Amino acid sequence: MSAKKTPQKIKYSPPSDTQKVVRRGRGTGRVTITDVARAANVSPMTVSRALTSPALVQQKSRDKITAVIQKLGYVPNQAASTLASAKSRVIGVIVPSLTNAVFIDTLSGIRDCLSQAGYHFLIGESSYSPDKERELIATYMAHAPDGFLLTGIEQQESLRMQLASNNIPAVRMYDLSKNSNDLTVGFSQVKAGYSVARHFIERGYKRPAFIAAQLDPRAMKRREGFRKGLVEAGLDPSAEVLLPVPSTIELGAQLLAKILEQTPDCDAVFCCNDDLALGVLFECQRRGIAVPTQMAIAGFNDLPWAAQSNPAITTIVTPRYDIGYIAAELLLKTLKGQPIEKSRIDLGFELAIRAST
Amino acid sequence: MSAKKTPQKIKYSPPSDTQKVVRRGRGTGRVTITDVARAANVSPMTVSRALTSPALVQQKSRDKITAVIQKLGYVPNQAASTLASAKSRVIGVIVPSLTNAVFIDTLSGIRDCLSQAGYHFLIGESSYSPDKERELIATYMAHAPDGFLLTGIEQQESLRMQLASNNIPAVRMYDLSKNSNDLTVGFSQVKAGYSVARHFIERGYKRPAFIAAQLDPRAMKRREGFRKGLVEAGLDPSAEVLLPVPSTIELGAQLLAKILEQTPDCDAVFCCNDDLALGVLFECQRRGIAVPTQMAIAGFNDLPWAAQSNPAITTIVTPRYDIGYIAAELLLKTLKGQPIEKSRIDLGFELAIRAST
DNA sequence: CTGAAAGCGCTTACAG
DNA sequence: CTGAAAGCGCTTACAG
Repeated sequence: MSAKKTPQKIKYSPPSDTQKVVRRGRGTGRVTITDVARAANVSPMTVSRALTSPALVQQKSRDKITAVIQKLGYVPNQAASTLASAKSRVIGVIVPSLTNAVFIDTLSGIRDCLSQAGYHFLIGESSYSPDKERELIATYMAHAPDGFLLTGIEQQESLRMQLASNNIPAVRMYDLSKNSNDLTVGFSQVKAGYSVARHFIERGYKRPAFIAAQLDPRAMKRREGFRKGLVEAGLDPSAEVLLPVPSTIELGAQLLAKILEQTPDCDAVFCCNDDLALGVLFECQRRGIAVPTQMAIAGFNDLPWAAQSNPAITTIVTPRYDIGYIAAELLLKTLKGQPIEKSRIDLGFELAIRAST
Repeated sequence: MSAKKTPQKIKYSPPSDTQKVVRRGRGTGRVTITDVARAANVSPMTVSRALTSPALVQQKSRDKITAVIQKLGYVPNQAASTLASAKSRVIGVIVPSLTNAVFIDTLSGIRDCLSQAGYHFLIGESSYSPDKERELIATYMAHAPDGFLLTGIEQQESLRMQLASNNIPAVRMYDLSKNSNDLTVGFSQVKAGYSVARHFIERGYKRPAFIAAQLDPRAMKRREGFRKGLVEAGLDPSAEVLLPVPSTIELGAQLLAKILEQTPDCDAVFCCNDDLALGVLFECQRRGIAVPTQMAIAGFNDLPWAAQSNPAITTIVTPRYDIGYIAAELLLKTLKGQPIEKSRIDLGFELAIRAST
């Protein structure tokens, strides 16, 4: 035993006026499980049990321990717990963007599910870059996460292997995988795009266009479904503008301009998200293009302004919050070793038909 | 030395086809600093130094260690590091809302500053509740954060004491404190409100109103400044609707309706944020109220739609990203024990005058 | 520039 | 239901 040990304990039998915790020697100077044990006249193990599996501890000891914890203001040291148990209670979460309201809702779902189960999370923004995603995952590995929640199903094989070989489960969100080894929670992006095409066709639009920014895999799947719908109905799917830059309202306005140059007889636009759709609407207003009579507009996600603008914007309602919540739930089940009934959870989507089409 | 130690090492001299790391006994089964040390023929201490203070390690050893780390895929165990050094490299960040784009920008600034310095952060959403904020801080304490970044300066004295007695520095964002012991990075909310009033007055509006949701302390300070400006100019500041509910575009539309009932001769509205302002604009469009001739609209924050709507919305441009970045910088300085020149950093704001006024 | 020893504050794995 | 011993994987504080 080191000589430093003794003075460090002074603070737990203070001359009554010594409130302030003083750091000395190693450690944080915080109250430890040993301090609690001593004050409660039990062993540290019993305190540990009282905290993690109270059922194993006698009622009397438990009460005493609870009181002492309260009195001393004991807060368990997560680092020590993680080190000893090899369980971090941390989940790594990677989303493509934090400035996109879509993923914020998903994070809310994740948080609501995980925090009630005592988990914390490290949130990373990949900026839609697979390399950035891999980097983030590598960094998070240092925190020994118990699991990951990732966006999309396009992660490279090497990443997949890395997670598998470290025994770290991952749930992928916003898409559905055909591989039954993957845990995925989302909806069919292809079908969503297809349903917008069907809607345009039923409404009688003759020359629908597609505009997209970012061009992440999910946007490209929406395009695929949209084109399929148009082709099936004998329409020309060639009207489109795709730009690999971040999506904004302002860009929506610019993309409408490009479409009109490229396809002057365009009478409907499917925007890969609601930011673009609002920008298109604003630009139509500036140009005096009547919506929907001269130009129909459909968006994606049902962000707050879609239902409020004039005219309100037709859009695909996506289960953003639920995707997060249910993906987190699925991950927790996996972590607890509970059986998984379905590795692929399709939450579907809805088409909200509004005045813009 | 335990008997379990030996088999656990098998994986580092595998029969060449054994790629997969197997968990056995305690620990995570991951590569440790000791494994690296052994493979590099140095002590664990030297590996540790090579990682944290490379200057103290001979070039030759450093190169060897770097190569081995690469080869074995070593990732330091944060929990062990935190436990041993009593430094977590974690910063607790509390913002009122994650669904508000304002704070997302601030988080980007924080992330850009902290991640380059090797810090991570725990992000909490207080939902504008002081109690929730205190709870979050208590939870985060278990992770032994090196510091906190908080929103607003209204934290209670007990919280202030708790942080102080644990020697955990905090920087407060989005407002400025008169107390020079507080570290604050923001701007004067009162002055921002005042400048909107001045703008309305200069434009000749006679009956400006104020609408607000959430009613957090910063919104109330904007109101205070706005009223001051009106009163100084001899105008009646009584036209206002304040609702303690979350701010949305839809609510903006409803609040305009209330103001028009309450104050039919109202000719200008200052909205405590741009969500409300967009809702007001949409509602004016629906009611056929011409903006700005019949009704002027001013918002707050300059969110993406403010410059894009028709007409574009006059608003206060706030340094959201910089607030995060500079607050994080200030916190890092404090953590490193560097001298602080200014404990109160006023980043100011701008009034962007657009067509809505 | 390098290393052996001890310790950080928990939990695992026993043993009673 | 409870506890003593050992260990998790790092870093501190020395000593050379």
